[in-house]
Amino acid sequence: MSVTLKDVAHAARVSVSTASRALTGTGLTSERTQQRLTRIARELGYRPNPIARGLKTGQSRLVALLVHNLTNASFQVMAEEVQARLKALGYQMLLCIGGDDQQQESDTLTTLVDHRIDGLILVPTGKNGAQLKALAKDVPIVCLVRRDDATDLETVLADDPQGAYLGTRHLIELGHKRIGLIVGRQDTTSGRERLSGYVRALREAGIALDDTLIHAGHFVPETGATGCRKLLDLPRPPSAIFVANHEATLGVLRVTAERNIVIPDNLSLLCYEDMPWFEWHRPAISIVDNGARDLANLAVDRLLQRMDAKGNGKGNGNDGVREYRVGARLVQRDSCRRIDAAISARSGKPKSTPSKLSTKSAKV
Amino acid sequence: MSVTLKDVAHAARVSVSTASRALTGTGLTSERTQQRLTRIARELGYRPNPIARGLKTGQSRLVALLVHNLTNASFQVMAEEVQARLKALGYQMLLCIGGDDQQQESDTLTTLVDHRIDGLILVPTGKNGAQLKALAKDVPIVCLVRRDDATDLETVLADDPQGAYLGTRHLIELGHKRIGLIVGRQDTTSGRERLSGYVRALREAGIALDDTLIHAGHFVPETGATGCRKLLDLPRPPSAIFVANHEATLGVLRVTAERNIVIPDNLSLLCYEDMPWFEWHRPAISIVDNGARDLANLAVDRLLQRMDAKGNGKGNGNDGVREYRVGARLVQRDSCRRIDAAISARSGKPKSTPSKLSTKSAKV
DNA sequence: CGATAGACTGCAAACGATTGCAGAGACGTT
DNA sequence: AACGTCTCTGCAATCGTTTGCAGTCTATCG
Repeated sequence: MSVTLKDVAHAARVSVSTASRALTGTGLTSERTQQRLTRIARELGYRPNPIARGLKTGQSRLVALLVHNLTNASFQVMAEEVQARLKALGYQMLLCIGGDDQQQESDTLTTLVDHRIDGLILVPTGKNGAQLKALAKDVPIVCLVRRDDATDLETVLADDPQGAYLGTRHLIELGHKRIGLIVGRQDTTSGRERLSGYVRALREAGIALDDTLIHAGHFVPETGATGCRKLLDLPRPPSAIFVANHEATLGVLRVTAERNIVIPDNLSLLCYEDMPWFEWHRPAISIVDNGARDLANLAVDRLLQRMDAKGNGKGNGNDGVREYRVGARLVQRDSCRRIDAAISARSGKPKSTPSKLSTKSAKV
Repeated sequence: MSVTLKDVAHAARVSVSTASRALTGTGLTSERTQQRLTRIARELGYRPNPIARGLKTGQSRLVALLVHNLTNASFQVMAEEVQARLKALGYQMLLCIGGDDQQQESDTLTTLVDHRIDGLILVPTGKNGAQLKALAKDVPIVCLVRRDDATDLETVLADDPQGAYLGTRHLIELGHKRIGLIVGRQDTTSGRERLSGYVRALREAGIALDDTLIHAGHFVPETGATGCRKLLDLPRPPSAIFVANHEATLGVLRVTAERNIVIPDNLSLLCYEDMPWFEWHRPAISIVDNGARDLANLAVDRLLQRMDAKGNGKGNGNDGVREYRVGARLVQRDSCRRIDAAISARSGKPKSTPSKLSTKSAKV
C-alpha cells in the first residue's frame, strides 16, 4: 500500500540496507548517496513504518501518560503540555484514563507494556505497587503528583506541604483564626502533605489545632458538600475554609449557595489547584496553584533522561531514585477577605464590614 | 525479555504455527491441543506482541481520537466514553490534541497513519480536506461534531439546528422578544446551524430578526466578552442572551459580573453544552445539552462498523456515506426567567418581578 | 606493481507473529 | 488391501526494518 524502504532502495538502485543506513544516518554512508537517498525518499513520499522498526529495535516511539480523569484541570494542562513536549521529540503520546481505580490501572498498564511503550508517566493509584515495580525493570517510569509508596520510583511531586502552608498562612494573615480544612484521603501523599502544611502554619501562628475543623475525604464533590455542612454546623463555625481537595470545591460552593452564605463577606474561601472558570466566577476564587505545567515539564524531563540512560545501556534508567518538588504559589483573587480580629474571636455573624474586595452586602 | 510464542510452542513441544493457531483460534486445531496451549501460555504468562502481530496483519489495535482540546467538557466526556468503549473491545485509544489548528491536525494525522491506526474519530478543523480524503482510502474515519465540507466522510453531528431552536423557543416562551445570540464562526457547521435554529424559532414566533442582536465569533472566551458588551450597549439591549458558542460562556459571565448584572433578574442566560460546574454555579446555568455521551457512542458504533466492513474486504469501509444526528435537549436550571410582556416590550430595566426561580433582589 | 588499509556497500539473519501449502496419520469405503 | 477423505500439524515465507559480517572498490604507500 504505502511506500516501503525496499521501493526507495530499488528506485535508487541500492540495497535495502544501504537505504536504511543512509536514511537513519547510522553507519558509514557516503555523503553523496545519503543526499541522493533522502531526496528519492522524499520524492516517493516514503515514511518509515514504526511498527516494523519497532519490531526490530524493540521501541515504539510511544510514551504513555496515565491520569485519573480529564475533569481535573491540572490533568488537562498536564496532558496538553506532555503531548506538546513529546511531539516535538518525535514521540506519540498515549493518553490513558485510569479513573483512580486499581483494576483499571492494572489493566491499562499491561496493555501499555504489551504495546512496548518507550516510557510511562503516571499518576499512581498506589494500589499496584508490585506490578509497577516489575514493569519498571523494562520501562522507564516516572510518577506524577502522587507517590506509590510500595515502589521507589522517581516521582515528581507538587510541593504540597509548602502550598498548604502558604494558603493557610495567607488566611491567618487576613485575620482568620478558625480555618476549616477540607482535604483529600489520608492514605494519599497529597492528602497527608497538605494537612501537614496546614498544621505547620497554624502552629507557627500559635493557633491551637482543632480537629473538628478538619474534614478528610474521597476525591469527589460530595466530600466537599458534607465537609462544608459539617463545618458550618459547628457550634463555632470557621470564618474561612481552605478546600485542599480539588474535587471537593464544587460541593463546597453548592452548600454555601444553598445556605445563602456570601463569599467572602460571610466566609472566606481558598481552593487548591486552578480551574479555568475560577477567575470568572463571582467572586473570583483565590487559589493555591500547584504548578501543573511545571510538573508536567519536569516529569517529561526526568522521563527523557531515564529513557536516554536506558538507551545507552546503562540499566533500565530506573535507578538513582529521587523525588522532585515543584513549587506552589498563591494566586489571590476575590474569595478571601480580611476579617476583624474582634469579630473573628467571636466567630459569630460578622457585621457588614466594607472592604475593597467587595461592596456587596451580606444576605442570609 | 518477555515470553514469546516460540517459548510457548517449545514448552508444549509443538511448532510455532500450531501454537499460533491454537491461541488465536483460527484454523483447525484439535480441542485438546488448544486447551493445552492456552493453559501453558497462561502459565508462562505469554502475552502476544502487538507489534509483531501488527507487522504481519497490518493492524495495530490502536484507534485514535483527535479533538481540539481537553478544556471543553464535551470533549472530556467524549474521550472518556470512547476510551471505555474501545477498551472493552480490546483496542487502545490514542487521544490526540489538535488545538483546532490546521498544521497540528495535519502533522498528527500523518503520525497516526504512520502508526497504522485501525480507525480514527476526529473533530476536523475543516482545513485538511484533501489529506483526510486521501487517508480515508486506507483507514476508516468518522468525523465528530463537525463536518469537513471538503470530504464526504461519515459524520456524527449534534442536532444543532434543533438544539438552538429548542433553546430559543424556550426563551421566547418565557416572554423574551429581544434575544441576543452569541454564536460560533459562520464557517463552521455548528456555527451556521445554531444560527439557523435561532432564526427558525424567531420566525415561528413571528418575531422580526434583528441583526444587531447576533454576534458571531471565534471559539474563545473573548468572543463572549466582546459580544456581550456589544449587546448590552445596544440602544435597546436584549432581555436574554443565548450563548451558543460554548467557549464564549466565560466571557459573558465576566462581563455581566463586571457590570453587576444579576442573572436571571436583569438578564436571562442560556448556554450551549454543559460544564460540570454549571449546575453548581449561582445561579445554576440552564443549557442546551448536545448529548456528548451519545455522540461519542454513536461515533464509536459507526467506526466499528466501518472497521468491520474493511476487515471483511468490503472496501475501506468508507462508503455509503451518511450523516447521523444526535438529539439535543433542554436542561432547565436557574439562569432563565419569565419576563413580563409589557416590560420586555420596553426592554428597559425591569422592575423586580418575583419569580419562583429566584428570590434575590435586583441590584444596580 | 602489489599489498593493505579504508570507505562503502550488499547479503542475510534477525525481530515475533501469521498463514498458504503440503505432509502425516486416522478412518471409512469399496 | 488400496485409495480417498478428513483432520491436524509443521515447514517456510512473509510483513518492513535494522545490523553483524563479509565482500568490493579505490587509493595510498612501500
